[in-house]
Amino acid sequence: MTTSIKDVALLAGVSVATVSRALGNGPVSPALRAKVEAAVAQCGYRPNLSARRLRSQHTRTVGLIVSDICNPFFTAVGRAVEDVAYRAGMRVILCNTDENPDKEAMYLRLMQEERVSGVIFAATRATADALDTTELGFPVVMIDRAGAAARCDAVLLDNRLAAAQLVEHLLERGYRRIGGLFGNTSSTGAERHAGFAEALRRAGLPVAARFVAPSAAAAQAELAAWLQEETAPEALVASNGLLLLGAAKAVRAAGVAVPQRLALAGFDNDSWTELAEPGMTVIEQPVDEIGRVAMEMLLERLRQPERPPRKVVLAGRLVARGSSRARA
Amino acid sequence: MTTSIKDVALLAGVSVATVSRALGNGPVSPALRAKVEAAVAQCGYRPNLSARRLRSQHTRTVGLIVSDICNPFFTAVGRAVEDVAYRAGMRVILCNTDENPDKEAMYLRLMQEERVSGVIFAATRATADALDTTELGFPVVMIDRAGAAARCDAVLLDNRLAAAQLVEHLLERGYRRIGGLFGNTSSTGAERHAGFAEALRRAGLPVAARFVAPSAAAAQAELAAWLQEETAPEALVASNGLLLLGAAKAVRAAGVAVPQRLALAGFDNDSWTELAEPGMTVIEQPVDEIGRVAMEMLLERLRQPERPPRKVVLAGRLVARGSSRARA
DNA sequence: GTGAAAGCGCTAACAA
DNA sequence: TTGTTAGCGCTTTCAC
Repeated sequence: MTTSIKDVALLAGVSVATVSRALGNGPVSPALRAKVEAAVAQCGYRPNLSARRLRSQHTRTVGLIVSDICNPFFTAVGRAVEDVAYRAGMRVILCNTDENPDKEAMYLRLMQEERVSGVIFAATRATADALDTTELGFPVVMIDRAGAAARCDAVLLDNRLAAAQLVEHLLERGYRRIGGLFGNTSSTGAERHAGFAEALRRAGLPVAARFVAPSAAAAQAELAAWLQEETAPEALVASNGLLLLGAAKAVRAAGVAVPQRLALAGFDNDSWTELAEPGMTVIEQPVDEIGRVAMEMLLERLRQPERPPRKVVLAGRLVARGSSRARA
Repeated sequence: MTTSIKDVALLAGVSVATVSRALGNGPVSPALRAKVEAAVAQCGYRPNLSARRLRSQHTRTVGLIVSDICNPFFTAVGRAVEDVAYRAGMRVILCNTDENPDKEAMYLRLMQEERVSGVIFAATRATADALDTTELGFPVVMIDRAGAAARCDAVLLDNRLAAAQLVEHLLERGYRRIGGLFGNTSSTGAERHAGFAEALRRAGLPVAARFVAPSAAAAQAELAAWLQEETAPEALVASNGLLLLGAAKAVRAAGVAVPQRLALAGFDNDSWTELAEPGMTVIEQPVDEIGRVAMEMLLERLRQPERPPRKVVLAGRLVARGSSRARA
């Protein structure tokens, strides 16, 4: 039995309504407010958020649903989201789906049960395409990946452009047989593949792409096998930080010289990419901005529910390092 | 206005009590249970968790309070915690303190307001020493760091031993002027420093240790300066993954040869440590086990509130790599 | 096995 | 400005 607002009221000699108002920012005379504060301090009162949320019908809580909390991209985005949310007096619930559509559905249901104010969602391709966000009962801002038909707010990277940039960079440096490794669950992977393929076609070059599960281990295994084949590429684009990590591990394990026998380039300027030898050429995503803008868009939407949906497309930045050094 | 248990009851032609029982696992006849399920499906009913928690007086929620969600150590621990929690039908709220005692206090208060069942907490040294966990109203399991006087459950690494192991490894490989970089906010840093110092003293060697803010940037700056001094060490121990990362960056920026001019060793087998050139020698922590055991201990404590507090001390594993190759 | 009714702790009308 | 009162949606006695 913890102390409730009633105990505080009794102790302060006022009504519960006055306590409630003093704790929120209702109109209360300074004298009573002081009394209430003293009583609160004396009995160590803590408001019950469940009761408050139930009664007030708003939770001041947003959900952040991502596919992999161990991916530095998402942790960085998460921090930015939390930052903005916190400043706006909102709490954030972090949910991890492992790129599993069942878990996504489960968490979406949970968010409904929590009666969250809104959700920021990095969905798998399957869910992004199928999801009807209007049925959920709360606004959704998609990040990183957006469904083809998604009629909701989103903040995205210009993935096609970024992937094309990577290819053009490799072409400039003299590489021709360029392969690609893409995640098979996200629309991000699909879009990056599209940009990759376009750029190669423009150059009149063949498109050699492979799709793998979005983990370093899967990428490592795939590339290890690929390197054994006759079609092994002389440069490789990996469609996210985890895949690039896997590729780097495969290359290291096979003793392949980078970039002499295989040049490497990918996405996400994770800290290891700078430290690896040679350093990895990557597209850096504006992670902070993605998180910040997503949360701000959600706040906007909460304020104006009828505003037309908006997509914000951010550009990546090419960071050229030794792994794509010009060909001798 | 969302649909409530009343609507379901009306639609199913039963009382709200029956709906509640059917949704939980109370005793309900199969016939009525089927009716209820049909009604739930028909009107898309979702129970309101705030109401449920308020009424039932238990939240099935635990808080996980860590100092830095971007640190791979904590994300890995977090996943393990969530895994066990989820299997036990519990939710976890993740809180990020930035090693800031004010934020820690704030989140602790928030956990009280949420009426969480319990908390898993990686506290700063200041908080770990001062905190009276009996006053909180919920059980706490400390991880990674435990207060000197903390009379509560904890799961820890044997930090002194691990740090000493690192020192002995470096001694064996022929290094003598061994420096150390330790975090200045965590008891972990302090314990690792103790083990480090002991091992050096046993060997009759001087102890050169520096304490820095627990970020890669701080470590990088500190080591960059240190390398300029006459007292620059010939081998360096960094007390966690972030500090080691900073050290590696400083070394890279200064063009210092590893391990010829400076050998490197540290904590946390983060993925980059394997990929860096040379690979980093580290103490690998059993991250999964730390998270799993912590959550299991919390569950135990919830079942038996009066059980005497227990500390579980886990051992680290030395992973030797090129950064501490034997001296020529 | 089922329903009626009480009430968890709080906020928001409405009166005063 | 302050107090009284009525619920928010649910679970849990307590009767039947």
